[in-house]
Amino acid sequence: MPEASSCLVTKLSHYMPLSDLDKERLARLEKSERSFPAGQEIYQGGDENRNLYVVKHGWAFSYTDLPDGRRQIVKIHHPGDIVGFPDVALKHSTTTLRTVESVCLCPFPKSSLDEILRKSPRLSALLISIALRDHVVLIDVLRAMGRMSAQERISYMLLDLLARLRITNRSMTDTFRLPMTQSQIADYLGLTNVYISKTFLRLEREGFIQRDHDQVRVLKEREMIELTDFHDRYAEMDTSWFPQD
Amino acid sequence: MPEASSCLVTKLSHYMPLSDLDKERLARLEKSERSFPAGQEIYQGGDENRNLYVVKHGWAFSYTDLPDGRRQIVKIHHPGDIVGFPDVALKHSTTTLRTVESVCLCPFPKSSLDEILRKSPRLSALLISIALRDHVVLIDVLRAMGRMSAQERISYMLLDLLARLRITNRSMTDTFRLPMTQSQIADYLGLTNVYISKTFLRLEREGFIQRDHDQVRVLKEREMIELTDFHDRYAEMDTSWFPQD
DNA sequence: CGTGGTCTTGAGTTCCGTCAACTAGCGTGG
DNA sequence: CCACGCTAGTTGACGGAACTCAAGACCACG
Repeated sequence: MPEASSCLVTKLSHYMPLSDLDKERLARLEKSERSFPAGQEIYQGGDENRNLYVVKHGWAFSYTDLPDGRRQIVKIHHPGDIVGFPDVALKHSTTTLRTVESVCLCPFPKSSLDEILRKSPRLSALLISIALRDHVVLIDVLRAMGRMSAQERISYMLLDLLARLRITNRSMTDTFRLPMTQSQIADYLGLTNVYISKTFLRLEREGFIQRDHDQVRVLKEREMIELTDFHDRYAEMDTSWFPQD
Repeated sequence: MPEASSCLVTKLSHYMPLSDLDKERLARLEKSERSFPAGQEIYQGGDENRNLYVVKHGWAFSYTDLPDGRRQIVKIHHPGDIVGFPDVALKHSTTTLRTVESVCLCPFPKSSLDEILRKSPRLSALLISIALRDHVVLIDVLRAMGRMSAQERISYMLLDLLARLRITNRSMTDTFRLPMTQSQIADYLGLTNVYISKTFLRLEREGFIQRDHDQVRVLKEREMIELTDFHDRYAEMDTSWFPQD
């Protein structure tokens, strides 16, 4: 019983037209699904690396802790994302996966990926491109962490979320839901919850954003792009080199 | 006129035995070579993304600048590394490549990579694994930048370099050559040259390291591994899923 | 023997962290 | 329905790690 369209198919279709066969292969990844409540850990760093996951709905994130408890969130996962790709080359997971809110995930074994890699060169090229794109995005995050102030980092994060969410929701303009707590945002940006709070208030006071509960509205997108030298890595990719199946 | 063994072949052989055909394919990547003096830019961020490069000898690094000049070095390249992999999914380069010292590079077109991807599944799996491994390493760097003190960051960097250099130089113990300036190290670790200097002196004073010109000796590797919760991502990879050609 | 780049040193500053108290919202249960 | 407890967010005082600026030392090299 295939749904009208999965988030994964929507997201991938944004970059290239998918054949029915491709869609069928992707649907197989979403065959089984499981729901989890908010704040649940799905797997832990060091666990044997069995499954990957497609996010069906809800937000989640991957993080690592230092032994003394300092935490770094390394990736925020949205519906349509594939979770765990960077770890497939390793025997054990390097990060812990945790839900932000109520989440539905589709686990699938590594071997399903193998099958796609062997049988569908064009779809493989797309999946690899997305993994590489995520690598480039991580480089952008690294730049933000290494060289940007708190205000710039938050601005960068909001712009990045906007760009990502626009891929699956074309009608979205300047407002979106940010279900993460300020402590989680702090762990993502390498700051503290207290300083996140103060910087959000400052951004609001200076007219960059508005907030209402978990809704965020970006008012000065242009200025914030300028401020952070932001580049949208999501809108387009180079598919010109993709093989024809 | 193939050399006895290239760095690239040495590095890849560490993870799986290479067939003569594989070695021949890799040798093709190193067919043409060019030398560059220290401090030279090879390509710039935004340039059209034509070639990849194999590093033959010498160190180089990739970086991005903010418009006001703040710099973040995102990857240090050693002999045997392939430079530019994360960018293949994009039309334009996202980073600038610069030599640390006198360097010899082998440029090769994207299309050579295509050929390997199409014709050699096993070698493809290895190259993809290395790209994913580099992604995991970047996550480690992100954690260091987000959550570690200057002392911990430098320790992490030294351990990472040790682990990487040991792959190609099995006889290496605790001493290696670090040709980067302290300003470059600062741009890599998200600090300033002044603070790098002070922190290096402190590490020396506290008996963690010794320095002599550009030679660094790591004296308390065990403690530094503990301090930074360091994981060697280079020593082994999961090759169990690789296809047999 | 000058010259330019790298490293070191010190004084003063700042951004962000720590700690702790307080407020607001929300679900639970008596 | 209100007391309660819990979590998230805000606020303020204070502290400290890392930055800035500037001067000086130490090379390597022409």
